[in-house]
Amino acid sequence: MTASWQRTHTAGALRAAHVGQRVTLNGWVHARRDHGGIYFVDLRDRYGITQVVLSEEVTGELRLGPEDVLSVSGQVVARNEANRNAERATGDIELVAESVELLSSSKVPPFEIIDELDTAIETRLRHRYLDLRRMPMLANLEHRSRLITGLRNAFVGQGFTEVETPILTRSTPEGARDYLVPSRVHPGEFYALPQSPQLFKQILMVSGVDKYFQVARCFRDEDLRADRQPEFTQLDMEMSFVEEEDVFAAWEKALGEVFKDVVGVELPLPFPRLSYAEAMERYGSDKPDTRFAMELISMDEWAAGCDFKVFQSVVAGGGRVLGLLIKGGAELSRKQVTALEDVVKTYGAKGLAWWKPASDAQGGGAGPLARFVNGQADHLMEILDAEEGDLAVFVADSQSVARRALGELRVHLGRERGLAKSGSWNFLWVTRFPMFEESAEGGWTALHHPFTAPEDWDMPGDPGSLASRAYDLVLNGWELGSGSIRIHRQDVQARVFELLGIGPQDQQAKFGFLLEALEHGAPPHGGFAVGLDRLVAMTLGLDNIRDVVAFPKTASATDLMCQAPSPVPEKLLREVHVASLAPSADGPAAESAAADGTP
RNA sequence: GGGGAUGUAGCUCAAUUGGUUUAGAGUGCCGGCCUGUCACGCCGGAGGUUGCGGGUUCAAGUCCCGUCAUCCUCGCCA
Repeated sequence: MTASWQRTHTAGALRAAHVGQRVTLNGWVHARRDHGGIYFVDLRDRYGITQVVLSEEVTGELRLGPEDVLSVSGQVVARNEANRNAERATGDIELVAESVELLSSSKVPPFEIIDELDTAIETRLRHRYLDLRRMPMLANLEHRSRLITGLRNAFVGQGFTEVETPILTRSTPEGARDYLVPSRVHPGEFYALPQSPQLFKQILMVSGVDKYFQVARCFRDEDLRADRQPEFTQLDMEMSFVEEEDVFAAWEKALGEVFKDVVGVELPLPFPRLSYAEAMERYGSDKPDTRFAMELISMDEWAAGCDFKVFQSVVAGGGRVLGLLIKGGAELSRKQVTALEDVVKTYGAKGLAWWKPASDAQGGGAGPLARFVNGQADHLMEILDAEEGDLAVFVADSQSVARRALGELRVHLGRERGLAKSGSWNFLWVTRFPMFEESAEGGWTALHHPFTAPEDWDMPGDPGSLASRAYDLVLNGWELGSGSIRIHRQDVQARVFELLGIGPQDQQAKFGFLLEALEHGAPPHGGFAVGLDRLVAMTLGLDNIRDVVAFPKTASATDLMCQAPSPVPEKLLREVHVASLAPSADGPAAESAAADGTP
């Protein structure tokens, strides 16, 4: 049986065609307009807003407040020409109420449930249920659902099988800090929440699943950013008997379909490929925003022989002098240039040299570098492809600092000067990442992870110059995902562990289960994972993934709505054999008291 | 762990150089009036630990120190 209050239509459904029908709508009181003898209520639900007309006979003693939940029954009536609301989809009609039932009353909300809200994020998060009730937020959630469904269908359509992997798993070394879960049954032992399903999906390949995917929640106990939450969602996949191009093709097909169906954009396929080495040299970044040019310019050759001692010595010392040409940048004030210098200093550069170019005939330009130009202005302008009215900026430092600093400055300028075309979707595969990077302790660490295949199975020469078969997918300067072809050969895996300084015992202790699996007939395999929060945010034009996560955490990893994390009763800690080292609510004395063994 | 920004009414903000009253405005809320509004209008009203704790001063929303929270960010994030 249908309850008397149950809706026949949603608040966004009624049109002129419904005129004359008796309907029931359910929803929230969005706005009230009391005109004495006539009373208007805008009734809102996820689908839209419908104007309800109430008379005193219908409302009686009922006083309606904002966000009260109503069921309204009555007749759909056409509005006359003067009373139509062209702004609203339901604006041609209104519901003349014959009965109203208050299903639930609401306290006055701490902020209005409107589309354009400028309330502090803190307040929105504290009352997230109200924030999410706003149309744009509901639309974000819906978009997210449609996009994930689209990807699911796309991978299923390509013969992939969705498999769930454990949330309670074991801690693995390297990578991000793990979230730990103490074991009640095994005193002193802990589960870890997965940073990704990496090892499980490789084992699924050994199992013969052949094509796996999963919408996987991942957990990393690291500090947050606008594009980083401690728990996030990946579309994770892995394939057997494949090489890079097979993985790329699977994703290009899936993303092509989803962008067409959900975003309404026809992506040009295939996506361009760019090697890591080229990305770093041209853009100073492994996730270049290729919506605009302004590439880094190598000044090494000129700098080595120039009169500016700082440049000379950096090049002589094995560093780089890199430049960036800001078209029309000569208009920038000294203050604005200083602001650019602050940007590069953030990333470790010591300073930003600059030059406003002019030909030798015109006096050789201006700026602190001008006095070192000495009749080479024409030559420099050629290297820089500069003309009068431009601004050239330079960083001289180690290659990594110079690249990073100017790479970030490039992105900064791209944003500030509006160089990136909005509405363009520059997907890019960045390939051939280095196999290893030098660790702080002087050894090697895996740049991707230790199961990434080297480009050459024999791994000749210097570990630092080895290329791997790891790749990233970049969209408009955001790293959307990464993956690799994995090592399926035991001898190669052993060699990689050796280079990483992980001895046989450690290998067994930490990854024994994977290594054993790899010894039982592992197919060549590789895979990829895309950060869905970022993808959803980007396709909505948002620069913070908070707005596409229903219940996000703050920068200090707290949930302002449910107040997580929280202390737990001593009893619960005892059950899982855990004692806290944190100063207790009783004050810091408690810690030393506990250490003393006194109660 | 470091840097920067912010914190005043439910919400968004103002309050000059430390000194004009009872810390204001808009909006929301409450009450009254109004039969065609849809950002309704008009009249009236309630609403404040200036994040918190110290300090300087005759006097602190304003200056100093500490602390907390939120945002951005460096480090971190295989």
